[in-house]
Amino acid sequence: MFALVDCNNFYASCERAFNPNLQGKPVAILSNNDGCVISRSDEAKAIGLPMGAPIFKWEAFCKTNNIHVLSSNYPLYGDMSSRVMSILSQFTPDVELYSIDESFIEFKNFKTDFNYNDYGFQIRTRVLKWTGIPTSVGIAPTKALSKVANKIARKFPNETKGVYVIDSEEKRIKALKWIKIEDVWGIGRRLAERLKMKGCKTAFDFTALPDAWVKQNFSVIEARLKRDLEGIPTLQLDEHKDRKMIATTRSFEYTYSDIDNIKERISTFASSCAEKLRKQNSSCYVIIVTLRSDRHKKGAEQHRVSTSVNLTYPTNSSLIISNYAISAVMSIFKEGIKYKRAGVIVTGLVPTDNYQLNMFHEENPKHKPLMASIDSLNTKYGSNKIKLGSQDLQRTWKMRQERLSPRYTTNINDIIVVK
DNA sequence: TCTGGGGTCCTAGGACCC
DNA sequence: TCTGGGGTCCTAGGACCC
Repeated sequence: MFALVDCNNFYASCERAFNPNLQGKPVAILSNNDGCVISRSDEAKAIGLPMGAPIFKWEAFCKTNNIHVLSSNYPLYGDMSSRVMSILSQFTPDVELYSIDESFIEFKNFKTDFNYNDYGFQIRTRVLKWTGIPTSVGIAPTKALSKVANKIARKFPNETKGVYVIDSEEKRIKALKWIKIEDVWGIGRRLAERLKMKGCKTAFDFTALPDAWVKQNFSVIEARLKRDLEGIPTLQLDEHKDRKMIATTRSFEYTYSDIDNIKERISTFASSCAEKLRKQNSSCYVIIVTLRSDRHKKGAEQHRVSTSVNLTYPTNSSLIISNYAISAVMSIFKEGIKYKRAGVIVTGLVPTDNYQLNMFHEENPKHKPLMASIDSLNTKYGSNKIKLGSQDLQRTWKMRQERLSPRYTTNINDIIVVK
């Protein structure tokens, strides 16, 4: 059996865990730069604040409805996420961290008459008690079905108390007939549209389609999904997750038309990618740099480019990645464009301690100990204490974060005091 | 003024090999 | 009329997820 444990309204719930004033009240969390709404409490949803709403258009609405609007506080959410995940691993060793707020867990070799419903409640109760985060738990014989079960648990809190188990053929059929095709995990807008034209309205209709037809008209992904929904375990638990690609991309607070500011941003994004690489003990063979004008600015000349650099040896050195990224961005930069967004992506990742050596090229051996020193200094004294010369040393670039909550769990000065 | 950021997987088609 | 058969690798683009 598999379970999907999903944190309800995760970012909003994290804020509530440390600020009880927000309990029972409508709460909304904004994206980077205080751009648009990316998480809402149930109350905010009920009032009608939509997902993705640009806040500058909804400011008045939030004010009239007393919605508490907060900037996103990723250090807090990341930390809370790992707390939740470590609790889950107490229930079974087989945990797949699926996203910041969701995990699949597998119950291998559990007795056939095991009481999963009861176990689900234990999970839910412990997570809530130890972190303050409410969760929904869906349990079923396959991953795709556990997703469906999870939706049921979430949708009917009074009946399910947050836990739903699909453990019989009757329940499976009933669940599949209940869930709309567009709400099925793996069926997005495009596929839902095509399926509806075929008269497919629910997951049950989807499973009734012939295998061959599905494979031919869609792809193996949908064919696998279909089997999983039929109750035949096809999608496997994926516990080990080294990233295959790492990205740092940001919108700027203003637009920039000069290469100097953009070079600085690229250098910083490149260093951030390099840091993330070192954290997962990977090195990259490919660096991609992207640049983009403000897509919302009608009338302004638009420019959207990217270019990639292939390296002859893999690296995770900030110096090397930054240098290549800077010359790459200089080659695509166009004079006269107002740029609003840039990014660095590293891919072609290999384990740092195990890759094909090259007879003619290798990284300067001094970089490895240098990076290790930089990382340990930044860990000890706060990130960004040590930067590259090509980064901005005076002014620290800031996102707009006007409604940021304290770093309750990751900054010693922000720990709450109980009086 | 103001509209996020980070991922995965698959397919088709081109270019190449013998 | 009629022109083999079997591969690999790479890239761009599309679809999906949170």
